[in-house]
Amino acid sequence: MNRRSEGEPKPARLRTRIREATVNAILDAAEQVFSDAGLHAARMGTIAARAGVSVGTLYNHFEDREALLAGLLAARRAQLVAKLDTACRAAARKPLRERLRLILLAFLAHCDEHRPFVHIVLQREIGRYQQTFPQAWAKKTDTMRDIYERIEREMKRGVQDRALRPELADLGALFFIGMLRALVIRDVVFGQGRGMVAEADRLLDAFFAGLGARGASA
Amino acid sequence: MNRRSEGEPKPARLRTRIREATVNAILDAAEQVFSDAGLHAARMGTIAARAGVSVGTLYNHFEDREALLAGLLAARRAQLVAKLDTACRAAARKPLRERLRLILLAFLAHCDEHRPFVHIVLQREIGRYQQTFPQAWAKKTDTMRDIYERIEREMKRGVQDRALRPELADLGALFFIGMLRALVIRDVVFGQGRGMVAEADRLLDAFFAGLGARGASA
Amino acid sequence: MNRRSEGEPKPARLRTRIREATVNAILDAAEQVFSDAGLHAARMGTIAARAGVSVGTLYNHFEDREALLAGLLAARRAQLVAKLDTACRAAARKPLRERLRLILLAFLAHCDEHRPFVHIVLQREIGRYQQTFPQAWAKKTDTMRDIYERIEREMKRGVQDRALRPELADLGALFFIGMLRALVIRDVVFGQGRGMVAEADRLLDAFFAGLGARGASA
Amino acid sequence: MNRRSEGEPKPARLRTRIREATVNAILDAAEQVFSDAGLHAARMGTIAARAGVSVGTLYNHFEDREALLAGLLAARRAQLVAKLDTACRAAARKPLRERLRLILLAFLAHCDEHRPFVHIVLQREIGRYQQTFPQAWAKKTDTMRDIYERIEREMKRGVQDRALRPELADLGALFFIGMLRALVIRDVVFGQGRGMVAEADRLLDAFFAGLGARGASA
DNA sequence: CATGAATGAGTTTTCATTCAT
DNA sequence: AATGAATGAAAACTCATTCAT
Repeated sequence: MNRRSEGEPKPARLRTRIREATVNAILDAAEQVFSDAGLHAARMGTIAARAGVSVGTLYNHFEDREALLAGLLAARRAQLVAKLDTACRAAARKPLRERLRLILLAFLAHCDEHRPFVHIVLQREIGRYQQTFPQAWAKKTDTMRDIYERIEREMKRGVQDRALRPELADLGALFFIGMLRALVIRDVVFGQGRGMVAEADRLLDAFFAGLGARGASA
Repeated sequence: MNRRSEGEPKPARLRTRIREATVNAILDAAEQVFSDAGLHAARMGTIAARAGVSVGTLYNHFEDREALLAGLLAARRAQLVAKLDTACRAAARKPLRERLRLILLAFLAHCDEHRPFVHIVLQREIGRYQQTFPQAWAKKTDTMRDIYERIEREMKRGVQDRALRPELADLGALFFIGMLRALVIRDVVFGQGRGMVAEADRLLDAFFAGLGARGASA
Repeated sequence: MNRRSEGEPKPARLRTRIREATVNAILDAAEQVFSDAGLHAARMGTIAARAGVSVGTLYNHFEDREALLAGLLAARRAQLVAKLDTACRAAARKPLRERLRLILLAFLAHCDEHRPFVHIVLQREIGRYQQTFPQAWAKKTDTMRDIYERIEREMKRGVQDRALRPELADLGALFFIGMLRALVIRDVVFGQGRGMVAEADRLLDAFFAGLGARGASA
Repeated sequence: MNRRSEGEPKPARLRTRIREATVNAILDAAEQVFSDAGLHAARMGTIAARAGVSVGTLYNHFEDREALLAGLLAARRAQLVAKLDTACRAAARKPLRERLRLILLAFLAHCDEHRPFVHIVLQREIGRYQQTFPQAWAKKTDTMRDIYERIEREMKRGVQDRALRPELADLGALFFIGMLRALVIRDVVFGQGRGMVAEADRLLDAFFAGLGARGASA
């Protein structure tokens, strides 16, 4: 049926496919282990075992432990960034609240699918990687920064659109992400509160209108 | 030969005072080192050196590394909890916003004084200590939990007082702490935005009234 | 089915030639890498890369790393020994000094062409291969031994010819090679003193007449 | 008898003495193992075992493997250099041959006592340490260089004293050391020819007067 | 035969903890 | 109690060798 008459690109492609499969197995294992054991406690041996390969194979594909983590984050981050940018484009002409809503939903959907990845990202945000190599870190592709920048951009447009109170505008992205992170931590770290997506609208409501009762002290 | 009849309590007290001085030096050193180097990278030898004692002395006062960290957190937490409870009592009869404001100020003041301690607390919040021993952790004294519980208590009273929108009330403490943490992380981890205390009223404003412009889409 | 009756020897020869070309490429690469990186630090992967083949190919032609090194030394040694023996035969009926001169020139010429090989030989002379397997080493083809034996043979004839002082005769080969090695090390290891061939006559002069001034203390 | 009335310097001195004993045990073990197993094959674990300590202790006293080797060479070299300089001073006003004789005897005596050390030095002379870091090596204290410089200095004085043939003078130190090394290698590496000291005068004779018979072809 | 990814034993190094002084 | 050298289990990483394609 399949005679492979022209040329012999098969073996090369086969090798490539096997190679990619191995890399993916390693990344999946690394994601689980880095999340479960923590950024520092994760052992190369554990990752290899979970991926079903030997330690040597890890080093055939990644320079060292650091490079494995970086490779993992880069791969997962690319997926997230793509989703976020799709959401941003789709929302381009809508009002701020709608724009934030779409970004929010894109992010929360990603969190639901990739809890371990989000957990790793949260650990890195506060961990010691930053202070140790501040300059390297500043340039390093950082997932939290990706998100922050996209939110911040929308907030700035929101100020122009007069959708935000100008006197608090500089805190907009900070508080929005703070509230978002609270939701995520509750879900990812503590495992409670299933269904972050359901909370998206309540978050937006709280962000725009506040939690104070209408006729109250505020 | 050496009767020391009525002078006896003296040396005992002196001993005690020396002992306490040593423990304090160790705790101060541990606070700096755990914060600077990170929860995992902090070395017992570094702590001993910074405290001006030998490693052996560390083990004379604390069972092991874990116990030193626990002791450090317990000591600092006690100070914080005392301040928070004082603030709560002082605010007992005031409206929600005022109560939150006093707690907030107490907490931010503590942050200003004990940045390293807060940094450690933030690291632990997401780190792997929890999952490793979930049941032990549930009971373990946890600073974030202390704060959360106090805020949550005020929020519940706020619902009764009709100071909060009931449909978002369950998210009150979560979002309040999320916004607070955003401020703290910006300050402690990134070192920018000096003067968290100054932001307290803007946080309250954002929390109660939201960041949406008055006549806007919201 | 496929008779190839009289064409048979052709492909076999072609195969042989390709095979030899591959082996030569491997040996050349091995010579460079063993010399540049050192006997222990030389990596199979580096050799394969420099030879333009894969590691697997190395193992198709040599049992293991040790066998590759042995094969390399055997091949290069054979060339050297052939030259030395040619020189010995050509010099057979000449006086000692002339005989040594021809051997010397043959050796130095080889050094100029195969510096990396000589470097490897020098490393092995002092390295630990000997003590590790003393009996295996004694039988093992050893280049230094080849040279020593040929020099020693000439020295013995020199004693019979009364060309050497009998009371120092037993040290003749040892000192001759010692002086030669000093020249070679300066050249091969330190890269200075280009043109060992030019030094041949001065070496012979020093060896036979000594470096002491004529009327001096000696 | 020994009441130790004034002060308490004892414990400090005791610690210091134990510390030194440990370092010496480590250096002795390292000397044997580096010599027996070779510069590259020597294992930290083997050294620790031979010294009767744990691997960790090795690292309490030396930064890493490289530093241990450097420390060993520095310690042993200091002893040798002291002996050589004593010999040089003692010989200062004597003729060249006598000066060389004293240096030679000092060196050969050291070789007899510290065969493993000399073996290590010989390995390093040709090994890959030089090419890898040529500039670092040039400055690095190198035992061969120490010896070479002292011999070279005497040879230069020998030229002024007209004790050496001027046309070969530039090769004096080189050939002298070449002959010396031949003796040493025979003794240290091959274990034959006990008693290098006995050969000192024959070496000098060969060096100054050559090995050629008086009325012969030379 | 050539290929090159997978293997895993073996090596260096770290660091919390112990304990004799 | 304080000291600080000794300990050794544990981790990252290397690289000669194998073998399915």
